[in-house]
Amino acid sequence: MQITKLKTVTAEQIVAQLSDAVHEHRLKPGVKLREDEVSEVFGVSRTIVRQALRNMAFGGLLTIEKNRGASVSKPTMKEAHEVFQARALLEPSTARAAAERTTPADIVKLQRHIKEEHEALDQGQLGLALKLSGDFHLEIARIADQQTIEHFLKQLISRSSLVIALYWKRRNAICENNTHHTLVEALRNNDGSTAEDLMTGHLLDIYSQLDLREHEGKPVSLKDALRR
Amino acid sequence: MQITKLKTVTAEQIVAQLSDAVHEHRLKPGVKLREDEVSEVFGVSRTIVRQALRNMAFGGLLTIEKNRGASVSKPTMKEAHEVFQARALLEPSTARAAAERTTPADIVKLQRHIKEEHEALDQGQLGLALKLSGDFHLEIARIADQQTIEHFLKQLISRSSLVIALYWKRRNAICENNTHHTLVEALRNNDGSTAEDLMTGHLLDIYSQLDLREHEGKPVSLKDALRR
DNA sequence: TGAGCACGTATTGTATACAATGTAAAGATA
DNA sequence: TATCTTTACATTGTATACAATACGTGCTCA
Repeated sequence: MQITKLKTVTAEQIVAQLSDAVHEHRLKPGVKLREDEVSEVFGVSRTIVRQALRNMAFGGLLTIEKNRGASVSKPTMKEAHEVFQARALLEPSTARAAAERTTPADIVKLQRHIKEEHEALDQGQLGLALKLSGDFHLEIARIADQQTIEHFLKQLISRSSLVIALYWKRRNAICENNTHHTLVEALRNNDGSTAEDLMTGHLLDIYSQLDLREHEGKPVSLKDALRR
Repeated sequence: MQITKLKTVTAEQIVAQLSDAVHEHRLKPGVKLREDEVSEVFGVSRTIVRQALRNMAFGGLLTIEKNRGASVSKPTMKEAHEVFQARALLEPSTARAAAERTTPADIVKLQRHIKEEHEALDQGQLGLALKLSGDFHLEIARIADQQTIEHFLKQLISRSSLVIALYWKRRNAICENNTHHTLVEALRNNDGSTAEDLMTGHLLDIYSQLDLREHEGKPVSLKDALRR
């Protein structure tokens, strides 16, 4: 017999749902998340919500300021550079390692990923496509059987999503990602070198599509700007 | 130790003190940390303690099991490998970057670090020496002005400390680290290539001093072991 | 008019009470 | 005696009450 347990929502579930929302750009950088607002939405006490928010803050997705609450992080340009520099160090080697262990089952999984990604793009769901693209990268770390790096990568990809939300050059241009496709081919052939090179190029590709030039004027306040 | 209770102890302070204790091997892998025990020691409520413990768990220093509390993590051999593989990806490039930005003030700081490390060793404070050695590596990431990587490295070095506590081959043999010294020289000369190579070698050195061979017998229970 | 101040409200921070769960010791049964 | 229950206790999980802090609004005074 099935007792409907009406299980209470856990902090992890809140983290997952909020994270997805950020990844898909439904929650944009700077948006504030009040605790009792969130707790009302999920039907739990603030205690649980606070756990969830703090966990997300640790991963860099949210920023918590003392006595001022949590909001979706707004990475600076410097942070944006750092995120992609770190990815450039971690992901190519990981792709190489993955290539040496890829199984046919993995290939199926990756191709399903790509398919969903394209479907999302076709339906104009840019946010969803972006999230799926991030998951693709994570999947490669999983194939490489590197949990530690996967853990870091999860954070870096989260932040990449924020960076893209803030600094993406041409929002309307659809990024046609056949790089992911060629990467899968390299993995299928257990060709580590090619996989590594493709990943390096892929990251540079994304990086180059960001507008990370320093703006001329410093971020002065309006008042300062009007002062002569 | 300051008993004067001017300001109430914050979660961050608890994290710092407990982390130091783990780094210095005063708290060994497997040790359990009960919430009200900790809260009594620091004179705050369990609320704060729980924040601290959860933060540390996120960094990998503690492991929290649902309904069973927090204990100092016991990395498996696989995790140990992963930690040093990740460090091998991040630290050499970071050392190179650091070399290109090192200032005389940085050199002074690094040399003071080394001096303290040697003093600790001379006084037989192996744990303290180990912690200082970790701080040395972090300092290099700071010089490289890479906060993101520094953040990850902090976690990796924490876990390295646990790995060393568990898998260090010869506990009594003092590791004479003039590698740190030669590294500082490379930094002083702004010689990125050498710094990178030295760091690679240094990490391999540490790695090779770990006993990470797979044990023959599986971890069977005592009961199973005695059964014929 | 505008800057500064005071106060009320909104929001987060912390402690504590109670519920849920796990653990270990004592008792029961074969 | 060995195994399984029962039961009491220790510990963690969650909700809530209250304290501390930040924010906005209206006021005063120059």
